[in-house]
Amino acid sequence: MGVTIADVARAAGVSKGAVSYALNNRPGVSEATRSRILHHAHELGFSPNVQARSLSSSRAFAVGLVIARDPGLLGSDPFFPAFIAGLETVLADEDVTLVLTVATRPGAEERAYRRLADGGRVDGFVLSDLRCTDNRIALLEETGLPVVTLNRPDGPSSFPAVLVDDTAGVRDAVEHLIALGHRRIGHVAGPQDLIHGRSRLRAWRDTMTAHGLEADLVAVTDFGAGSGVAATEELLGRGDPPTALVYANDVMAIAGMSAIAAGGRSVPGDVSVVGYDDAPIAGHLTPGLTTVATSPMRWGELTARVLMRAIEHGPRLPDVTMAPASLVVRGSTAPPPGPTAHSRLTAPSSTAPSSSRSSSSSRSSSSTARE
Amino acid sequence: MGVTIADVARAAGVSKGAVSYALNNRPGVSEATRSRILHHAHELGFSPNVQARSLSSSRAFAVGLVIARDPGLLGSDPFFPAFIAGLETVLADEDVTLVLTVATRPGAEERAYRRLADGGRVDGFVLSDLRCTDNRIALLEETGLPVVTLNRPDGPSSFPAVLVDDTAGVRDAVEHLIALGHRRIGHVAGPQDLIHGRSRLRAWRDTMTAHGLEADLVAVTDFGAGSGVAATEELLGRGDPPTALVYANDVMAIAGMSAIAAGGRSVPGDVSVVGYDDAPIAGHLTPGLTTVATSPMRWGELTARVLMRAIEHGPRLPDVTMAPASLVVRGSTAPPPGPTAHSRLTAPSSTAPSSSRSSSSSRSSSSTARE
DNA sequence: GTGAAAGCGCTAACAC
DNA sequence: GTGTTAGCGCTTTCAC
Repeated sequence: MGVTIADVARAAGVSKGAVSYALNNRPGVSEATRSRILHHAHELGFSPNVQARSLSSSRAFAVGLVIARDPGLLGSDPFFPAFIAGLETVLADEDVTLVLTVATRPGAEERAYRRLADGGRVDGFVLSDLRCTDNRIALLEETGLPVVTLNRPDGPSSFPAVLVDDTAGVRDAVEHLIALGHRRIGHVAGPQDLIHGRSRLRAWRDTMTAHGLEADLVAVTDFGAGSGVAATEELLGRGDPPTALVYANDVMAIAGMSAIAAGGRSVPGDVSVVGYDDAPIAGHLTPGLTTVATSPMRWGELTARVLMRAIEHGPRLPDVTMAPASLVVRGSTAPPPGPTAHSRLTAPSSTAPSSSRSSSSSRSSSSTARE
Repeated sequence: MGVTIADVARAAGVSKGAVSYALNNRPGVSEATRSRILHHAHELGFSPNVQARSLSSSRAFAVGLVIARDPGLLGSDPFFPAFIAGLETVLADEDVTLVLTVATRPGAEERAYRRLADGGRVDGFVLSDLRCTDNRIALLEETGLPVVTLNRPDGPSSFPAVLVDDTAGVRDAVEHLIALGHRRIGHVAGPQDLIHGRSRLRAWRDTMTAHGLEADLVAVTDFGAGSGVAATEELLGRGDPPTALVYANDVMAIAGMSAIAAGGRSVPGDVSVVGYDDAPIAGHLTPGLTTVATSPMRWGELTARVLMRAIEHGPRLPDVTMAPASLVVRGSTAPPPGPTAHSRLTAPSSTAPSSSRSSSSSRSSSSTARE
């Protein structure tokens, strides 16, 4: 606060308008005047007042992100911090600010969107955690503001989406297990009102079915550690229990591994485990957690880039597709125990005992594995 | 955007000024006029344009939070999401927005503070992750904006702080272990340039010393899972190894438990483990992780409340103290193995089993468990 | 108690 | 090309 455009204008001996043009690299001033103005601006330590710019240009120079999740679940999800960091790398360069709302109380989410939109506080939104038949789409379309969605909604949406195919990661995971010789592969699914909870379940089921395996070992959870444990116990307690479990996130997988061990079974000796997220801790457990790695930070970057483009050049943009989520094989997956063990011999040679790692790695040679 | 104060004024047959007074519950209009105005405002779906309010009142109706951390570490820290959710409950009521910046690139942090302050984008800051001799204090004092710090900086600061005594939690943890009979208690410390990394180390050392135990088993880390594992292995590999480890956060404790098990030792049979944070997953592992619970959400609430008060009534406010962090005893702590077992009898009586914990759960029958 | 009017700091349309 | 000027929507001082 303090030095205004008028001060700069006076110092440079020009009008306010000229200063505005100069500062925004816009035609309307000669090169000579421009650099003189810039010099004085710098000299005086001028920094534009966003409120004023906003008011006259009716831009907020801010974008909104509303997160509606239980704080406990949020706290164990490695996604958002990295995603936000990714957004930030782009936004900071554009001098755009991120307005974050964490909505916990009922109704707070919708209020948050309205408040930000109606008050003119943001120029656009990032829409994450898409839900099945998500009513926020209509809500946001009503505001007329540009929006970018994380993955494509299942209903109609006029907003561009930044897509990550999580299907591929889950499919690779299941096929990796099949290649190891597993036949009884369970899935600890996320909430089915979230499209990514649903798509991961579908990917698991489709892959199982495609390989002629029965997709009966599934338990639906809320993504929390507690229900991950409960689901693990429930699935392992069934008649013909799984020899491998694919979890919809790492938190449940980690809690699940612990529950499996507590039940007297070993990972991966008796039960193989695959997570989803590649949380920072995943590689530091023993055994390391085989999991599906997404790139939340790059997702954030790309999302911000698309959103900025939508804000500047109109909201109707094509979808952008990111590299698919990829399987990271670590120690928590191995051939199934005992009787089934021989099947590994018949498995395609490419399915080496894992322990690979590398950045992305490990295509699991899917299709071929059959006995 | 759309309906302005002028529209409301016209509808109600009054001047813009009157509408402004009415909307802000301020003297200057009669009750009758006020309610008529409010009625029309509501009718028209009026929602004030923040930019305009900001410009004329030179308030941003926003507060800033700048987080400078490696996204990987951030992603495994349950603190921020809950803390932010807590902030939000208060801010939303006041119609104040949270501007979040995650600074990853070098220099980005300072730039972020300056950008938000100089541009008039925020009315105040929350300062977290305080560092030893934190230069942000001076930086922010320069801006003249109100600030609330999370815990008291080690250097001079004119800002009010919201205090949580993490010392008490660590002390309780150590005394809980001592009461169980442990003598060789190690500490896997956080970064020593963070005041909370340092204060937890100090609390551990002071408690050890106070009980006449040697505080030699310490390893300093970066709070990451990887270095938690390394520190665990290093400490357990020493000549006279620890029978218990107190970790500066839960992520390291969880990774540490896994490393201990991988090394052929059992938790808590051979080594007891205590974490810090009470991450959502902590209670769902087997054994459950004994840990120190803070209340990040309430911390956020209180911080927001103090900050709002500072913004509205001047920045020089007294510190506010929260309930101290408290120990949550679960299954990961037990008496030390074999030969040392008798030692508990000689332990000072003052070190009661401390299975405190209020609301929830799981006093692990500590004191009684003996063979 | 009420209304008129002067800005807040900037942008952008318009004359020069 | 350059400078002047009228707002953006609201708050707030000042007459009435």
